Amino acid sequence: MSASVITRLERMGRWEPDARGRMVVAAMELFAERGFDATTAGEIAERAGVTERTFFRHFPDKREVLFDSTHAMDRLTVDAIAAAPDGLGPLEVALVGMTAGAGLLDDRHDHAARRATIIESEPSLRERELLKLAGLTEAAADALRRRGVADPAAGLAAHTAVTVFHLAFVRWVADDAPPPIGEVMAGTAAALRALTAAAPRAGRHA
Amino acid sequence: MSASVITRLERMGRWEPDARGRMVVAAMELFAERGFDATTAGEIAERAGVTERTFFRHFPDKREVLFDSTHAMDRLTVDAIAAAPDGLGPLEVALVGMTAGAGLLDDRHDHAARRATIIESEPSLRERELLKLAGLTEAAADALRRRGVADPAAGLAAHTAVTVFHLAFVRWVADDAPPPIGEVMAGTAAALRALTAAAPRAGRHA
DNA sequence: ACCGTTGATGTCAGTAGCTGTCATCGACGA
DNA sequence: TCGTCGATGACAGCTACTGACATCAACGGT
Repeated sequence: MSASVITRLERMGRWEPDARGRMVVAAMELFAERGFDATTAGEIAERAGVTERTFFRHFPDKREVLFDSTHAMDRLTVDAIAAAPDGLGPLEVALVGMTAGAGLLDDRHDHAARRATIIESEPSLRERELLKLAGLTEAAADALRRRGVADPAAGLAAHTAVTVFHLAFVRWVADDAPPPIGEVMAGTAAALRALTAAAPRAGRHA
Repeated sequence: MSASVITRLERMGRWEPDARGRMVVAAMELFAERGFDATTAGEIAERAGVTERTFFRHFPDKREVLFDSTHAMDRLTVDAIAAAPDGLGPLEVALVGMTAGAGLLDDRHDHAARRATIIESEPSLRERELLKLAGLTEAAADALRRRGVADPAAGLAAHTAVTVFHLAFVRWVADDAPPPIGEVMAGTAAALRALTAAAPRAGRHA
């Protein structure tokens, strides 16, 4: 049942390599075929050629198998915030960082779209996605603080940048022939500036 | 084991009334005493004088017992957005609505603080809280659209207002003698405006 | 050539979250 | 008086997840 083209040559240990990657692929397939709830952890493991116990050694829960790649974006975003040029405001820095992180997606629009479809189908998966975005927000805020940005500006800028990413992502992922996600984010950010600039009518109180 | 002051007079059915409320109270107590993970649904039910099955008839899962009151805030926020005066910008309307909804908390700072402590202690509870905030965001965005606000402004304004509430709430709930949460939100909103207004240096592109 | 350690996995038993199904029985309306 | 309804209890069952222990290729030192 399992295609093992690599059986002798690439083998280093007792088992086929990249069990983790196989589980990620198997999970995406099964979730797409039957839905998240109708797929058991044991079935994912079976298709990947391992046992259920091994699945839970690699992923703390069944949902997490869909979020294995989020760490890369977190890291890239934080690094880009640290490396951003001086002279930018906190929000600009946060947006530069998030745009860099989001750039990872440009190569994988198809995969992102399939993944997004699965996530939207199940509230518990949306929940996990929101937790990941919150983690990203906290990481970005910390990176800003390390640049000397004080609170509440750091938290506010991080939240805003992640919101811009989130809303831009939704539009980008639904587009069949999308521009670079950075462009969508730039447009979203511009709309945000227009929003906050509007209507501070008259005095600044009440 | 169960205090039943009301045994004859208020009884309408076969059982003590307000099983739901008793379960909410029992859950908060047990979570505070032993922690969320160390408390089973059966134990909550037992302290409330019902069976585990009844617990899951009232709450779709164990976490939800802590979020039974969020619906009231959603509703108040949406209503306030609908009732906001004309002539305000989308963000102002969203903030007015969120401020009204958040006002529910002013009476219950103590309870909110205890609840927040529990929620912070468990990632799965933070996760659920984020989902509730996302639901609130969507409800607010819909209310704005019903007022004629177009996208992406509606989504952006709703997200921003909820973010302001969220960050203000964290500060408010940690304060021992807090001002009305609306004041904290106003300060947070002002900081946000300062952030987005800053540094659109020179031209408006790249 | 031998051997102890290490790391990823398999095996198995157990807990707890959650669900479907059917029985019970007070309230309520005809 | 009776039939329906609504909230609950009782019970069986599945799946997510965990702890404990065994296995065995690779690897490094002797």
